Amino acid sequence: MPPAPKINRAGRKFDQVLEGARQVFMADGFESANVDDIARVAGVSKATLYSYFPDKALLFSEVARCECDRMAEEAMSEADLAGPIRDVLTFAANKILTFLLSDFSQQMFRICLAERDRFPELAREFYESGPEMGRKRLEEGLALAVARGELRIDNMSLAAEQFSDLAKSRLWLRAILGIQTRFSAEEIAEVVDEAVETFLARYGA
Amino acid sequence: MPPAPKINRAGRKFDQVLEGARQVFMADGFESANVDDIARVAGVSKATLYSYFPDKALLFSEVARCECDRMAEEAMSEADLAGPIRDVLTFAANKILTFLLSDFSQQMFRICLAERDRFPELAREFYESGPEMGRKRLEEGLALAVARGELRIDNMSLAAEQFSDLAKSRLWLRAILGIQTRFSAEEIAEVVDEAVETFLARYGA
DNA sequence: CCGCAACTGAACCGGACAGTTTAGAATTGC
DNA sequence: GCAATTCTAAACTGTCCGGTTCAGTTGCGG
Repeated sequence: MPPAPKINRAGRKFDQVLEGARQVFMADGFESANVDDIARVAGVSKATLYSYFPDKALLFSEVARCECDRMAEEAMSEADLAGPIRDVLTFAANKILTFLLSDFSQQMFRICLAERDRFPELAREFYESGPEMGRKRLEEGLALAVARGELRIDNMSLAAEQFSDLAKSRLWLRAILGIQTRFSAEEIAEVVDEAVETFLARYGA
Repeated sequence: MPPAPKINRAGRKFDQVLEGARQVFMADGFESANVDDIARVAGVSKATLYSYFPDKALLFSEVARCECDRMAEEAMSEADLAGPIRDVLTFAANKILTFLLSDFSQQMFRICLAERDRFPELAREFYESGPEMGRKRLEEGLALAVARGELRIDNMSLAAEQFSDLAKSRLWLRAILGIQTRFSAEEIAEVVDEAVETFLARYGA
């Protein structure tokens, strides 16, 4: 039978290892992360680490899976869908943009992209827990507004994608490439307002 | 005086080396690329390679710089700015999207992002030769249409960014994450048409 | 207080890889 | 056609790092 290399979760310091790995992997990615560093940060010996996880790759996968779950929770977090559609959209655009500019989101994207070929399922998990989850959530909100007669939308899924893309105009690309690291409230408000304006021009009833 | 490590361009096989390096770096990125591979692909001995370039990093920088220049040419390529604005925009959106989905563009983005910390100036060069150059070019076209009275635009630069972002809705993210690798003409046409529609709803005169 | 399982720390192995060296073969220029 | 320059092939060095080993320590249940 195949050896079925698995994770041994029993042991006092399992969580320490996972947390140390999370810190190091999120900071350095898979390739550049050093197992000795992980053990040191986790406050654990290398031998202990390897008694839990058969190799670096599986440790990374486990960490990445957990972080995708965290992201999914964030993406599904409740938003206020009542009130005039303009306010709801402004709030949503703000939330989307703020999240996309956060360190966590940026690091996740960079890591998933860098390890796309080594861990293809990670890229998919990222896509589904992040952008896809967010889009579905957004579609719900849009559907409500359509039902209330505030919006008119034929292609719901594409409309939702257009909205997120508008919401991150200019800033996201600059952030991910490290061109710009701090963003003023004014810059954000400008992009958000213009996104809402453009979206409503097209889909407002 | 500082050692000033420089590139020695004299020698029969300089171009071979550069071309081999281009192929390998564009396929593997900086970290994963192997200097022995580069020498082999270039059809040159390792010693020869190191007689031209002091180290791997400088060879990479040189290749990356050249590729950014290639990208800038593409971004500045002429487009037909005459005719009704809807046709011009449709053509532009098609061009933007097709380019952003190309292997070349995707690899450049992945590499610049992966090496963002090691080569910060590369990310900036990429941004300026690609997205920024494209935006400026697009702004020229939009300005013409505004002058002709076909569009009404306050915030020109943000409008241009919105247009490119709309043009890559849904597909670019799926492509870069490797979720989807082939795109039908229908998928592309749908995104393009909806991008034009949304843009015109907001900015059409 | 004993025994056992988990953990430690440090040394160690082996493979990968950037960069160097050298002895000699091929090209080129004159 | 000869000498200087350029290039080759392959072995070699030093370093980094994933993973293993092992002799010894710690701490907990009985």
